[in-house]
Amino acid sequence: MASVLPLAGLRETGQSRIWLDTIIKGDCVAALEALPDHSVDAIFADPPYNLQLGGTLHRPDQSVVDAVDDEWDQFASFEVYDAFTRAWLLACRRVLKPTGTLWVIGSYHNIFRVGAILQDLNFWILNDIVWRKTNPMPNFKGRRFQNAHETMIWAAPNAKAKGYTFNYDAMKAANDDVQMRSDWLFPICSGGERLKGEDGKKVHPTQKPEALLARVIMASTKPGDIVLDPFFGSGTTGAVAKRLGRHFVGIEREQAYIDAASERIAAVEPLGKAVLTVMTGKKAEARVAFNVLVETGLVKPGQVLTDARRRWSAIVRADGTVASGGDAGSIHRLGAKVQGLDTCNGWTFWHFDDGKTLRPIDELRSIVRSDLAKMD
Amino acid sequence: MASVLPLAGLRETGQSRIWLDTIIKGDCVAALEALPDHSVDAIFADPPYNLQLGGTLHRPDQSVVDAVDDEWDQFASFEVYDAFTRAWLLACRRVLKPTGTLWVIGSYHNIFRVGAILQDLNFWILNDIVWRKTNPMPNFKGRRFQNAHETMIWAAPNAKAKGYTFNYDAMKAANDDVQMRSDWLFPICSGGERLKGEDGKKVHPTQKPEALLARVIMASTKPGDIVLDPFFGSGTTGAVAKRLGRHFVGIEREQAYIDAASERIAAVEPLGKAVLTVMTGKKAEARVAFNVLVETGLVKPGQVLTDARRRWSAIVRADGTVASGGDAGSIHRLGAKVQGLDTCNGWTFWHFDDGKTLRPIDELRSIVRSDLAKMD
DNA sequence: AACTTGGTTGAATCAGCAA
DNA sequence: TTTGCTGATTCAACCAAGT
Repeated sequence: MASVLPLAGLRETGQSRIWLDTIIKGDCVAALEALPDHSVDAIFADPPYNLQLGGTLHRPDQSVVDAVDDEWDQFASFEVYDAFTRAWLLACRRVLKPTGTLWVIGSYHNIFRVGAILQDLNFWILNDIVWRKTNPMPNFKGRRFQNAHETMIWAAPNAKAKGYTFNYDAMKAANDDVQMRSDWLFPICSGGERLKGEDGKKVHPTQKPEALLARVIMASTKPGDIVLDPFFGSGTTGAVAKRLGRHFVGIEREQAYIDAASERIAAVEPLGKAVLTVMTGKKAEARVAFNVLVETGLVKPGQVLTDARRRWSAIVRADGTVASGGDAGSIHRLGAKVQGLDTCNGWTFWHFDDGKTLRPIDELRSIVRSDLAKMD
Repeated sequence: MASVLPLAGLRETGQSRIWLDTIIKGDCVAALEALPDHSVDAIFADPPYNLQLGGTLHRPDQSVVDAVDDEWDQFASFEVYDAFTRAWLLACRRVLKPTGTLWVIGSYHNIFRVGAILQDLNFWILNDIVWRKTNPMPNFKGRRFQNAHETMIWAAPNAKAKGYTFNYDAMKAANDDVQMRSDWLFPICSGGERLKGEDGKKVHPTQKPEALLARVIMASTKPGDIVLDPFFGSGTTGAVAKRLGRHFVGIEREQAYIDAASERIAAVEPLGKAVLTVMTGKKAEARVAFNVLVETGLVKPGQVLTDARRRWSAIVRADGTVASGGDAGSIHRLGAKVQGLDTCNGWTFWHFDDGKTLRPIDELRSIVRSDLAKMD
C-alpha cells in the first residue's frame, strides 16, 4: 500500500486499477490525465490557497510567524490562479464518476474564486461547509476578526447529477439524532497527529486534521469506494481513507511529501468491517409492495383501513389496491386522493385496528422485512 | 428621520447631507450615482442571492415551503448576475470613503461570485464571517447537510487601504476578553422582530436579525458615522444604525418595503451615549454530539461500551453510531432498543471502562465541553 | 399563573426508479 | 428523454389554545 507509481502508461491499464492505493508523482493535471474516465467515487482537494502575504509577520512577543510561503503557493495573478483552478477542476471531473462528488477546501484567499469557477463549469454545489477551528491562530495585529474557520465546497459534477452518496442517516445518528449541519467544529492538526521531520519541524505547512477528513469520507463515500486527492501533501486523505476501508489515489509533486505520506499510510491499520458498517435508513431497505401483505395474509381482502384519526376509511381488495367511496388505487394514490393532496405515503397514512389501537400498516411491512432478513 | 427622498439632484447637494437618514427610492446603481464621492463610512449590502429553485418543496408533513421566488431574485444567467454585481460594487466604492469598509452577505448561491468579483475589482478582503444560525430551516429531503449558515465578506475598498475602523477592543471585551472570531452565532429573524403586514404575512422574505447588524455596525463604525445599505429591504440596517447612534442611507426600489422600513425606523429610540460604549453577547452551552468523541479520538471505533452493570454492551462504529446484536443506531436509540424502552439518554446509559471502573460517556463529553467553553 | 400541546415557519439551487 | 409511481423526509423558536 501507498507505493509510488511512475506516471507513464497509467491510463492504458484500464480496469486493472494498479493505481489504487498509490501516490502518483507528478503535476496534478498531467497525472490526472493518466487516470481513466469516471473511475473515482469522491475527490477531496486541498489546492494552494494563493495566500497574498506582505512582509514577515511578528507576534506580540516579536517571534516570527512561520507563514505559508512555499513556492507552490505563489501565483502571479488571479488570472493565473483561475486558469490553474479551471484546469485541475476539469481534469478532476473527467476522472469522477457521474455519481461521485467533489470536495474543495480553502480560505477567503481562494475559495471564492474556486466556487465561482465551479459554478461556471456547471458543477452543482450541494453545500458549503464551514470548518470552525477550536484553536485557530490569533490575529496578532488586532486589525481584523480572528480568522477562525475555513470553507469547504461540496459539489456534484453537474446540475442534473443524481444518485450521489450521502450517508444521511449515519450523519444524523452520529449527531444525536438531528441533521448534521453545515458548520463543523474540529481542532487544527497538532500534537502527535502532526507529521514532523527529523529536525522537529512540521513536514507540511497545511496538514489537515484527520477528524475533518473522516467526516468528509464517512458522509460522502461507502466502504470500498475510491477517494482521489489531487494535492496529496502529507497524505491525510490517504491515511483516513485506508483507516475507514476506502481506497485512495494521491497525486503529489514533491518527493519529500510523498515519502512522509507513504510512511504514514503504511502505519495505518484499517478498521474492521463490522465497525465500518454504515447506518442506513428506510431508503436502503428492501422494497415490499403492499400486495405482499395481502398475499401473506397479514392484511386480508375486505379488511378496513383508516387514517390515524378514523377520518377516512378504505377497504382492501384482493389485488392489493384499496378502495374508498368511488375511488380506488394504490395505498399512496388513495391516501393522497382522500386528503386532497398530490402525494401521500400510504404506509404511514393508513392504519389497521389490532383490537386495541390503530397501528400504521408500515408496522406490518416491518414484519415482512424482518422475515426476509432471516432468509439471507 | 427615515423620510423618503426623490432621486433628482441629490449629488449636487454636495456636503449639505440632506440625504442622511433617508431612504432613496430607486434602482440601486442609479441611486448610488446620485450620492457624492467618498461620503459614507460603511456599507452593508444584502443583494439578491440568485437562488435557482426547482419546483415546490414540501415538508414531511406535506405543507409547502414558502420559497423566495420574488421577481427581484431572478437573473437570466451567472453572466447577468455578475454584471449586476460589478455595477453595484463599483458604484458603492465611489461613494465609500477611503477609510470605509464594505460588508456583503450571501449564501453559497451567490457569495463565491461576489467574493471573486470583489477581488477582481481590487477590493481587499479583510475577513469572511460566518453567520451560524441557531434555528435554520432543516433539509427536508435528507439529501444534503442542513444549510445552517450564511457568509459575509468584509472588505476595504482597495489593497492599500489604511485607517479603516475596527473596534478591536470593544469586540474583544464583548466576547469575554478573547478576540472576536470569524464565526458568529445568532438566531434568524422571527417572532416580534419580524415585520408583518396587516394580513399577518411577513413583509420581506429575507429580513435579517438586528443582532447581526448590531455586531457589524459596532465592529466597523464609530458613533456618528454614516452607514449605507444599497438593498434596504425592510430597513434592518437603518433601524440598528439609528439605535446605535449612527446615520444611515437606504436605497430601495419597492414602495411597500420603503413604507414598512420608514415606519419601523421612526419607532426606534436611539441608545444613550454611555450605553454605546460596550455591548456583550450571551452564550449558549455548547452541544456536543457523540461522533465528536469518535472524531476526536476520545472514543475509538471498535471500542465496547456497556451499561453501568454490564448487562448490555455495544460496539462503537466509525460513523458515530453504535451496534449491538443485530441492532444499530445512535447511542440514544440503541440504548432504548436494548432496554425495550421508547427513549434513553445514551450519554448516561452507556459507560466505558477506564481501566478501573465504568464511567458514563457523559464524562467524556464534559472534557470536550471544557475545551470548547471559550467559544459559542 | 404555570405548564403542556399542537400548529406554523424560516434565503432551499432537496428523490429514485422503471417503463 | 419524459412520465408516472412509490414512498421518504424536519429543527428550533414562537405563538395560541387548552389544562
